[in-house]
Amino acid sequence: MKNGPDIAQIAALIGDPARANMLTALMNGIALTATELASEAGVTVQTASSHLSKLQEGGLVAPRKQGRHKYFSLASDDVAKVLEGLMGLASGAGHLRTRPGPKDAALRKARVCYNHLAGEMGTRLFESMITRQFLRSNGEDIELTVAGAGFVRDFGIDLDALKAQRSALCRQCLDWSERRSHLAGSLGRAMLGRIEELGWARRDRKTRIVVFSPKGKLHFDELTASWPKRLG
Amino acid sequence: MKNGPDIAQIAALIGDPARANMLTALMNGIALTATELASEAGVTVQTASSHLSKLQEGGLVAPRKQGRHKYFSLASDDVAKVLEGLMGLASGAGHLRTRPGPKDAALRKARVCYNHLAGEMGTRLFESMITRQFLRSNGEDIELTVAGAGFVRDFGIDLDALKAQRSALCRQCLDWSERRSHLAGSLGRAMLGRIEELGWARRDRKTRIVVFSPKGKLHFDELTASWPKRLG
DNA sequence: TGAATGCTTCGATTACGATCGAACTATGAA
DNA sequence: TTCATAGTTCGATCGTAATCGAAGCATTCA
Repeated sequence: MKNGPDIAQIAALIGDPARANMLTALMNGIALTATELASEAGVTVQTASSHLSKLQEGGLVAPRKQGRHKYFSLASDDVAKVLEGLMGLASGAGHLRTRPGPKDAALRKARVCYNHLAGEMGTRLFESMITRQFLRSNGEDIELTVAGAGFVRDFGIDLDALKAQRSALCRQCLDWSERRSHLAGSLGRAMLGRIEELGWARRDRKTRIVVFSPKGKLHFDELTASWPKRLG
Repeated sequence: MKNGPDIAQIAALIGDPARANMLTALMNGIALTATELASEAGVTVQTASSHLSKLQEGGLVAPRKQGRHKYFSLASDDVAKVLEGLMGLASGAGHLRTRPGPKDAALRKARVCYNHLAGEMGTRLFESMITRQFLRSNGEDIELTVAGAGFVRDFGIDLDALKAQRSALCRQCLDWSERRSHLAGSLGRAMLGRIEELGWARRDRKTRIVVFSPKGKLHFDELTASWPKRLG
């Protein structure tokens, strides 16, 4: 008699105003932190935390821990599709919200993320290394290819020393402002260190901004070009 | 700050277990009465009535009053699509339920609905008249075409007398067992009267069953054939 | 190490809504 | 008319879940 399909559970999950606000905030595909989502929903972080764990439990959002931050995004396209449909039923009042980001343009350009390069230039480096097959990504894990090892060594990094460490070599890190991945892990730290060592850039300890010199910027552009000189 | 999209309201509507059961019961496209939906949801009729008015208010279901019955169906395909999506998110556990109907096979075959023909034969007559463009349906209203007027007069009905009455000539009636429309209104009543008059069938006042004679059945089949003899 | 930040857990409060009994209306049947 | 059935409205009860303050972890930064 009571062979209930659990559609009610999922719908009830979406049915709370706070959670619905969070989900709609995630509809543009950008990952948001728990605190940001709390502000989107207009509730305290405690309440938001409770909601987010329920949404996660229900398979509607997927978390991605990033140091002391926790980024949430919609779990799948199917979730987005259902939300879109619900918006349609709610008579097409599909509001979109403001998207946050660092206030300072310099921070957005290049900054230190813990100890590696982040911001626009950080994601550019990462994506360049993916495009040129120096890094291979399978799901969440990242591994350095043979070609990538050569690239890193050519850049002047002691890869063997890094590998000897117990911490992970490569890790992807969800970028704060770009909302895309950049390179973290011990290799990411080493890359930034080498960039400083070469005098391409210096980091402002106070503001976390990474300031590239004009010459360093040129070198970096060349380093991250999709087709480096020797090939083109 | 609080520009809430009303997706939460809709989702909360679906999010109640009782209402979700009702909606899933309606997913097969068959209209159900309030009492049937109450039993589907496992609640009393009072509770069901409250739920149904909310669902109607939210635009998820559409009612259709039929004498002392009130049939509900999903308001649109969009609603069904969203429900389908939610079922998908709820890990594909899309249970379907039993569909009710009159217990007696004879009742299902042909019966009196107030004073016109209902059941399988009633819907067949109606659909035949639609197919042959004797009736034209615009939304809820039904009108008799010129060709239809000829068909009705040929059948031996005094159409002018019917038109003189103040009650509606043509009306569609949601069939109890077939869950599709059949012809009601004064024309529907006249059609059944003529069928009895011709000796094709007689109505059992006790059980509401309409019993066709073998010869009457043949005549009726011919009457409702998509391509009557003179055309084929 | 200690200070600051991001997030979680716990506990108590509070408010909303689902539920049903009882009474009422409407339609159909006898 | 009277009875039966379908559905609605009202009122009271009761549970559950959303909310936030306070305290507790975890992580980063100096």
